[in-house]
Amino acid sequence: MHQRLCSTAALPKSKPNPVLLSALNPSRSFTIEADVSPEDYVGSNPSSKSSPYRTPLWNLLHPLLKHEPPDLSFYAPLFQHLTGRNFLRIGRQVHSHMAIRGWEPNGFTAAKMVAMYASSGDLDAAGVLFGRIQNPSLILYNSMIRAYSKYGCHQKSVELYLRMHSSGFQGDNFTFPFVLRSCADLLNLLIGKCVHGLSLRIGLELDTYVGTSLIDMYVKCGEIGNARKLFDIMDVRDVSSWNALIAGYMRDGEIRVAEDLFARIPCSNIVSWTAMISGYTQNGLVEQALTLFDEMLKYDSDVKPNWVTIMSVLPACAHSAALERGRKIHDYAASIGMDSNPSVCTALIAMYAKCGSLVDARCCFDQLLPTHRNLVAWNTMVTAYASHGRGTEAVATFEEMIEAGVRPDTVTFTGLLSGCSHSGLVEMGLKYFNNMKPVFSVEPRVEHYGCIVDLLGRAGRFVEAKKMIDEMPMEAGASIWGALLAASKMHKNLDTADIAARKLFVLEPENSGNYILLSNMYAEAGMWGEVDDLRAAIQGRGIRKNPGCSWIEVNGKVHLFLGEDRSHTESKEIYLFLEALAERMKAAGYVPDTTVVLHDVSEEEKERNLTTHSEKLAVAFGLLNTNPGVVLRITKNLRICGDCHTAFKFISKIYERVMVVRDLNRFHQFEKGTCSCGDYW
DNA sequence: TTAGGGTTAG
Repeated sequence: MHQRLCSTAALPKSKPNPVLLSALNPSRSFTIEADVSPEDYVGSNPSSKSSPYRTPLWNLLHPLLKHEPPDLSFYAPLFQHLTGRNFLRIGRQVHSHMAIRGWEPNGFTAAKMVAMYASSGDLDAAGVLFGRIQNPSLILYNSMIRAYSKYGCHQKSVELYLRMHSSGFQGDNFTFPFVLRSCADLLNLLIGKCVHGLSLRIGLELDTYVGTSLIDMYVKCGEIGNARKLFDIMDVRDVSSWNALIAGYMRDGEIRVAEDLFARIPCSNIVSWTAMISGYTQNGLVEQALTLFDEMLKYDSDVKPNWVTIMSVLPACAHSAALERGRKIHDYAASIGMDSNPSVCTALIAMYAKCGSLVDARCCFDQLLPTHRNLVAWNTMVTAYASHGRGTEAVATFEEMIEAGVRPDTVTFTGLLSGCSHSGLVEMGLKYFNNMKPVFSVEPRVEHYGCIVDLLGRAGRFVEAKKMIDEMPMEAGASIWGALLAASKMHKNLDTADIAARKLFVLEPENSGNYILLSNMYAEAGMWGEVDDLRAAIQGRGIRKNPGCSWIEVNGKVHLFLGEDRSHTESKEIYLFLEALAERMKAAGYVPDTTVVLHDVSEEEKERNLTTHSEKLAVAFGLLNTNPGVVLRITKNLRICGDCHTAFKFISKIYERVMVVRDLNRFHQFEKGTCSCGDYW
């Protein structure tokens, strides 16, 4: 609320200070208005019910209210009380009040002003004022370094630390944690080690805060060994020290060590649990993440999930496409009032999109207040549409975002361009790509070139795609050649496929998918000699085939199927069902596409091979175990095969079912005999 | 003062 405290228009005017006003651009308003509630400066007196209690801030503002002419000494304690974002507006106005009367802050007042602006995140104002101070104290350096570190200006934080050091200050137990956090973010191991050396020299290496910050710095710079050494010699360890190390082991894939530490931690807190959950999620250990989350809810203690925990567990549902689990976590978040948190909301959008429910994703996006729709939220929504092949909606969302005044970044364009690519919006995609730098000041990166190669390749414009690869300013990596290979497969362009695949065999020799893709193309062309050569190469290099698998969630339980899998308890029913299904589909006009089969075997054998693809087993299980009308959501770890794609279109028509298939690259929604990708994939 | 974090192409 706006509370009018005083109209300075009634006060005698003195000459404004144009330097400060122009440098800092504080509000020129003569009226002090605060965004704070009255309780912030007039509270309730605990000992008296009748008279309002004067808080320290109220007492400090009193001269302004009474129009008493203040002198310079009046301002310093006031600035000291106006720390934090809530008071930024009123702080600026008090600054204005002072400047307009021509008061030059002395060193003490200036220091308080720097601290005020720094604490509220107005780093420009803090920086300008700081620069005007002749000999900043260590405390003032700490305030500035902390502000730069806290608000993400890590380079400036480190630079200021170096300046402080060269002016003769060694730093203290407050300096080091801030600067180390910045070193960690910048992955600047060199400065980080210098800080370590310095802290060691002045006996602060094993200080709880400094030690923990050092552990974190080493962890983030990839030196887990050094982090462990420090942890082991620390006499007094904070729960944060344990948490930093746990996160480090999780980051390095040393899951077992992290689990061991987690089991031994004397007093774990919510951060410890969240570090474990997010560690599991980031390592693809979805079941462990969800199990630990459930265990935490049952755990009878003060450890309760907070917004970071919710945000960390949701990607586990997204990863495994466990829609019902995700919905339950959404319900839980809502029950504790956390679903309105913008970051949680963004994680929910991503979860629903990745679990195949674009409707729910959009619903969460719409529930976000317009002022809470930040860059990441917009990016998530654009990407959601893109991955579902809804290019037109991705473009519309992008335009809405621009309209809302949010500046796009590199991720936005990755989503937007891939959306255009999947929907065949070739000219639109090229237009946005060409506008990236001149209109939006975003430098195209390799992933954007990848999208454009994909876009041109899918459209069959191979000459332009190849030209783009030749002319791009960076070396073409596996993603670029991978896009070209996939497009070559789609258009049966064996010459280009050969070029792309040979590059990939060098760039990622272990990736079995490239060999198989080229091999399939040879098989399709009946070039069995080349197929044999490739098979020999795969065997000779000891490359292991990535087995295709599909899974489906039925009644909250995930059922996984490999190709030719007979391990499921309902296998017998599934195979019988598939046999009957093949006949029904054939009667409806389905012709098995045996060209996708690698082996040089009889047609009958090829057909049988097709019938047992993992996605067909999953869909059969789904049809057998759900009621009519239920949407079947299937996920596959590789790209859906061409024959299954055709078969699913028939199944959607015969059984009047909607089926959403998430494959390695995108979503396919099968409905009434067609697929949302328009067979353009 | 330190620790856990949502969006990224083929």
